[in-house]
Amino acid sequence: MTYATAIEAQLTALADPTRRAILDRLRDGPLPVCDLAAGLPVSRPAVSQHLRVLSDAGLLLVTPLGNRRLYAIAPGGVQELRAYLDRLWDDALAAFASAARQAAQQQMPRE
Amino acid sequence: MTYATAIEAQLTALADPTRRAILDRLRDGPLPVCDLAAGLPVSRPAVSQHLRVLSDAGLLLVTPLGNRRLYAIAPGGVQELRAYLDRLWDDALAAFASAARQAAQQQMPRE
DNA sequence: GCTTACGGTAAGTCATGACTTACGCAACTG
DNA sequence: CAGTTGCGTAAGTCATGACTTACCGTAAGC
Repeated sequence: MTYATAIEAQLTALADPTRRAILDRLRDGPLPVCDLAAGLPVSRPAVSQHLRVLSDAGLLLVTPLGNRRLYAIAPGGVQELRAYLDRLWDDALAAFASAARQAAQQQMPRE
Repeated sequence: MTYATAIEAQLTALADPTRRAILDRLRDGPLPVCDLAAGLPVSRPAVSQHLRVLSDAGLLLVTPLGNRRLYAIAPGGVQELRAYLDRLWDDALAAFASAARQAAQQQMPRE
């Protein structure tokens, strides 16, 4: 329901295969719910619920258009997630390099 | 259990707050399970299970060291995930630009 | 006005997964 | 060779979330 961070909401949203399928179908542009559900193996209400989760995570934009609602991937939605992964990546590399340096020193204490 | 793609396994692994806490504690370098569990609000077996999930997702490296097992963030583990997000990001931007262009054309068909 | 498409919400079912305690096994330590 | 430490696994409980059908608004078309 409510998540501690935006990162958590986005990761949880992306972890579901149906929701990733929805995003995949939106890669080419906005779609209404009926078109979205037509290409998915689940019912339309299920798609609505997934769209809710994706919207709450900031990954989708909704634009009401007459009778329908167009859903589109939010540009910038995954920015925070990318930044999180980049930091994790950097720290992991630094820690790995540090551990390797330390291991090398223990193997040959002096040059 | 078994996931369709490595992306799915990594996203599922990262979606859990306890597992992200484990990764956070490994940012500075490798740790054995007992040290890892000492700073977390869950039992040690729970930590072991989370470590299994993270390892299966390719996010951790294990190096047996005598009696203990050192866990470390796998350098390169999040590479696929970063690539996935980058593609999603690029496609979303392209679709957004395309939609904006189309909307502008409909608003003012000729210059 | 009435009817039909579109889509969100309610309520209920069922599977999954996060956690616990209890146990088993390997490796240091006296 | 005991006893202890470190850690994985088994078994069971409980909450969550993904899905279904049924229902209710709202906008378009006759």
